[in-house]
Formats: sequence, structure tokens, C-alpha cells
Amino acid sequence: MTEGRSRRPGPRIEEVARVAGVSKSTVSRVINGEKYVSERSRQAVHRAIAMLGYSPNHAARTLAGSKANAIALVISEQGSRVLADPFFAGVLRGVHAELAGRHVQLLLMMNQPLDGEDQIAYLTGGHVDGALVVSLHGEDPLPRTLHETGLPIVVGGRPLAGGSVPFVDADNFNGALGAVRFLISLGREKIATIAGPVDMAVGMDRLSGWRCGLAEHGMPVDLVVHSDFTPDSGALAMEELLRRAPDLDAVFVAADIMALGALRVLQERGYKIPDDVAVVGFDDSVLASTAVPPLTTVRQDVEGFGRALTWRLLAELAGEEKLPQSMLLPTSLVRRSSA
Amino acid sequence: MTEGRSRRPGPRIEEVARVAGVSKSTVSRVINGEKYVSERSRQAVHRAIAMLGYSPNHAARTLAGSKANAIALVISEQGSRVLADPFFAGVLRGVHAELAGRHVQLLLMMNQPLDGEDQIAYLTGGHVDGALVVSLHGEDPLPRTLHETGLPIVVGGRPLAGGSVPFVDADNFNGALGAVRFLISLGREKIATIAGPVDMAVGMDRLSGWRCGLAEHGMPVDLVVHSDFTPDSGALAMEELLRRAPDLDAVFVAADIMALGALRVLQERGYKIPDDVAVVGFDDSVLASTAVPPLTTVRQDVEGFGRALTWRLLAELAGEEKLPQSMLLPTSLVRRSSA
DNA sequence: GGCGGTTCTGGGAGCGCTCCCAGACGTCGA
DNA sequence: TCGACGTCTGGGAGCGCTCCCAGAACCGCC
Repeated sequence: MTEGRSRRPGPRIEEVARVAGVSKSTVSRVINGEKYVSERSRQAVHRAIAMLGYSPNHAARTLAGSKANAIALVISEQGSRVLADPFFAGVLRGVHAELAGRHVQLLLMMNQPLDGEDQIAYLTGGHVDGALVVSLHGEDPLPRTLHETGLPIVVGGRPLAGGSVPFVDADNFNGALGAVRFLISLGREKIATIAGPVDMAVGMDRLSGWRCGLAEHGMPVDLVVHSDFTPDSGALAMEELLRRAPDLDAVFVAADIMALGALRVLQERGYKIPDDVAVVGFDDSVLASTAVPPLTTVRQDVEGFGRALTWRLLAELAGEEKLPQSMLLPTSLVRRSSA
Repeated sequence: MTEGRSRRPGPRIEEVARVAGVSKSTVSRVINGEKYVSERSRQAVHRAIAMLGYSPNHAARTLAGSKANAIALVISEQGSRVLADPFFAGVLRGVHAELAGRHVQLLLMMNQPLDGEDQIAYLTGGHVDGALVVSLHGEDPLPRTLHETGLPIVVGGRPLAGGSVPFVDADNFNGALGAVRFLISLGREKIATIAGPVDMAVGMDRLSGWRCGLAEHGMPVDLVVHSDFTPDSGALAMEELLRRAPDLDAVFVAADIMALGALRVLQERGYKIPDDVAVVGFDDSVLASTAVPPLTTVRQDVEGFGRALTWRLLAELAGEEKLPQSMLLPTSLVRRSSA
């Protein structure tokens, strides 16, 4: 009367089959939603599953089957940590929401200094069916590398080194364009911008929107200073702009976090906001509403971002045809006191 | 010459064994760091693994073995989302760092409105070996429920409905105490506090620290207003405090995010900071350094928080004895301009 | 009646590991 | 010299599923 090695709790597929009066093949078919199962069997199986409280063993399904029933969320961090942070939680929430109810595990991976090779080996080693790659640094080779291995991936944020990698991004261009049009509608005539770094798509797209908005009205597009998504660099950029054009009357700042630095400099120099200078940020992060004065900014829906990312990947894994190669999510202007 | 069903890429343990000139049992022993393997075999196996680029199949290990080789990170969100966000990315980074190199998968779970039962069933169903539960709401029953099922867990943030659940927390009490002592050393004599909600341990511990610091010097501890970790409620609380004591000369605010609201109110009323009123926050989030004026605050190491959480769980899973039931992580005062 | 097709079913091999067992070596004390 | 014990090793069953195969049952249609 020996006890075998300790087993996981709960019933096996065999028992479901016995209770339902069918074979385990049929139970498996029902679980996986295959066709060629009679309505009678299907119902019997469902009843048995409910009765026994059966839940399939993930490891066994993965081992036996040809898919891993898991996707990875890869956070590819190349500096730019500050921008990533507020983003992060929201995206994750969206991903999770979209995954709810499906039997797909979410694995988390972050770029450790050491990995690189290891990470790629792991991802392409059959442990996951696909990956969500959130990479804010535009020239990050990871998305492309992964895509070339044939692993289905969706990138969050337009990759600069793109190729034909499917991606989801906020509509940064139109967000910026809208912000500039709004400033112009306010009667502003000398509109500067604090742009992001040139190697990040998010920065370049917002800059293009600003340029386009000014060009529409034949206004000059020379008041640009690039910065790096930190408050201090935003402050420095603002100083530079004021040196070049002390009489500017509006600034479009490509990120709320930089706008904070800019606000501080403007206030120190005695500019009234928004009377003397109107300021518009981007992101509508928590920083925007707590700024003094509260920041008018372009809102992007980070949770929707996560959901879109996930939806696109799952659709591809499900073998759906004619999926959009990329998706741009709408942005909207949130008006507060700074413009 | 038929091709079998498509298999995952990469070598199997059998091949490693062949190349190393040992049996697969021995390879398994090496991978799992068991004793009773000669140095010679161990090295041979390591060489073979490196040569072949072998990485063990997670599903197979889980299926065959008695453990899942995965832990869950459960984010139990009961409102208080705002506080969670900045925290979140940092903690995750720490968790991931601590997990690096071990063959343990990190599964992410968030409290969806629907789950509850499902989530508990999943966690206790053998899919994970243990769980990290980050729960900021002190009376959340989840930690206790999970602990009672026997699943090893570690809670991030002291649970109010504690029992004997192992937890890791920042030393909120001493952080607050230090902040108050600092304000007293500055010669402040009327020190108020904007405290967190009474149902969150993080709020209560910081409040106790403030109380203790004042009591040490025989100062009154009546200037308390509770708030809920949002900027607006911080502003409201500040107004209330000023109504009760227009001549206060210092405020200890239990979170940076509330301090922003308080700063705004003080400035609107014409108080000079720090000359008229010194303000000290808590968390040292990104908000603190971008505030105007930059906020003196109590820093907690969120990444270390994640690491400690993970270390404690893995140690327990490894069967280590005499582990501390709880851990408090040090905090430190970061001096900026607001005090 | 025969024959091709579609729908449904059960049997059983095998996914890649871990862990138990049996056994081959030592090494040491009686 | 002999066991007892600690160290090291390989063989092989079996974890709980999926998926291939073979075949039964039923449908028309010539």
C-alpha cells in the first residue's frame, strides 16, 4: 500500500471522461473547442467538468501540444526609464484585461544587462507563442531580431528600425498637430517646441506634428530644442528657447515630465502662464494634473494601448487573416489651465 | 520517411547527456544543483550545455516534477491605483532582478473585478509554487486567504488583517519619525501632518512615526487630517489644517502625491516654502524632484522592495529555516528645498 | 447495393523531463 | 576481513495531456 509520489490536487481528464461517459479524446476536443463533437457529448463533458471542478493542467497541455499557451511581455529598457514608468502600469493593466478568461499565461521579461542572447533563446525556444515588446527606444534591434526569427510579435511604440514589424502606437503625430492647431486658435504666434530625442519615434512623430501644424499656417518652424524626457533637460531646453526667442508666446512640450521643468524656468523668469506663454504637454500623466498651473496636455489611453497590443497578438495567433499591420490609437487634448 | 509532428526547436536533455558522456539523470542533477555529482561530471555537463545552447523545457519539468517552477506576482488593487503606479515599475524591476538566472517564471496576475474565486483556485491549483502579493489596501483578505491554503506567500506592505503572514515593508514608522525629528531640528514648533487613510497600514505607520517624534519633545499631536493619497484630497486636507492652525510652520505629508496638493494650497495662500511652512513628503517618487519647490521627502527603495520580497519567497521555497517572519527596509531623508 | 464522403469516436504513442530504485564504487571502524 | 555507510551513477516509469490513426456510423448519389 505505498503512496506514489505526491500529485497535484484535482481531477484528471480521465475522470472527466469517465463521468461524462466518453473517451478522453472527446473531452480534449471539447476543451479545445474543436468541431466534430456531437452536441450530446459536448454537454455531457461540460456537465462533468463543472461537477468535478476540473481545470486542465497547463504544463501537460503545453508539453503535449504544439503551442505554449503563454505569451511574453518584454520590456526593453534602454535608458529612458522615466518615460516608461507611468506608462507601464497602465499598459500592463490593459494587457491583463484583454487576456482575462483565455487560458493564456502572461510571462514577464525585462532586459537585464546580462541577458540579450539568453532572452532571445528563451523566447524563440518554444516557451511562448508570441511576444509583446514594449520598446521606447526607437532603434532597439530586439523587435526586429525577434520578428525575423518568425516568432509572432507586436511592438508597442513605432520602431524606427522597423522593417515590417507589426506595431501599435499612439497617434503622436495627430496629437501634436491638434495641440499646435489649438495654440494657433488661441491666437498664439510664436510657438516653440521642446522635442524628444531624435532616436525615438515617439519624439520624432510629435515633432512632425508640431512642424506640420505650423507649416499649415505658414509659420516658421525653427524654434526647436531637443531634450531627453527628464525634467532637468526640459528646463535646460526652455532656457535655450528663451535665449533664442524671449518673446515666444507658446511652447509645445513633447512630454509632461519635461513640461514640468519648462514651467519652472518660465515662472522663475517671471513669465505668466498662460497669459505670457501657453504651455501644452503630452501624455496626460499624473504629473499633468498636479502641476502648477495644471497642465493642458495631449492624452493617450495607456490601458487601451495594452489592450490593443494584446488583441493584435492574439488575433494573429488565432490565425486571423488580413490583420492591420499597424494600429494608431487616437489621442485627445485635455484642457487645463496652462493653455 | 515521414516527419513526425512538429517539435520545438533546440536540443533535449538526452543530447546533452550524450555529449557530456553521462546519463540524463546526471544532467538533471546538475541542472537542479543537487549534490552527489562529481566535479568531473558537473563540468562536463556545463560544457555540453554551453556548447549546445541547451535550455530546459519548462513544461516538461513542471509536469514531471513536484514543483511548478513559477511564482505569481499578484497585484491586489482595491482602488488606491494612484499610489500603486509609481511603485509598480520599480517593484517589478526588483523582482525581476532577483529572479535572474534562476529558472523560475514570473506570472502576472491582477485583481480583475470578476475573478476572486478563480484566482484563488488558480494559485492553489499547483500552477505556481508561491506568490508575491502586493496589496496596498491593508484589510484586503486575499493575503490571509492565500496563506491559509498553505501556499507560500510574501506580502508587500504590512497587512492589517495580518495574522502571521510573512511580509516585507518599508520602515514607514522610522521614516516618519526621522522626518519629524528633522523638522524639529530645524526649529519648527507647530508641526502638522496629512496622514493616509486609517485602513491602510502604510498610512497608520507613518502617522505613528509622526506622533512619536512629536511626543519625544512633548509637543502636541492634534494637528492631523486624514486623506486618501490623491493630490486633491491633499489640498483639501491642507485647507483644513490651515483653518485649524493658520500659524503652523511645518507639515509632514504621508505621500509625495498628496504633498503636491498641499504645496499648491500653501502657495495660493501666500505662504513661503520653506520659510513660513516647511513641507516634507514621503516616497521620493518622481513627483518629489519635479515639484516646485523640489520636495524634501523620505525615500524608500522600491527596487529593493521587490528584491526583498522575491528573496524571501525563494528562500522559503528552498526550504530555508529560521527566516525572518517579516522584513522592514530602511528609509532615508532626501533633503531638497521644501524643508 | 456499392461507393465516396462527412461526422463522430476511442485507443494509444509520445511530448521532455524528474524522481525512484538498484547498484557500483569508494572509505572507515570494528 | 567484513559489514555499514556515504558518494556517485544509469535505467526507466510516468507526469497529464494532445494529436495521429483507424474505424464506426450515417449520409446521399449513382
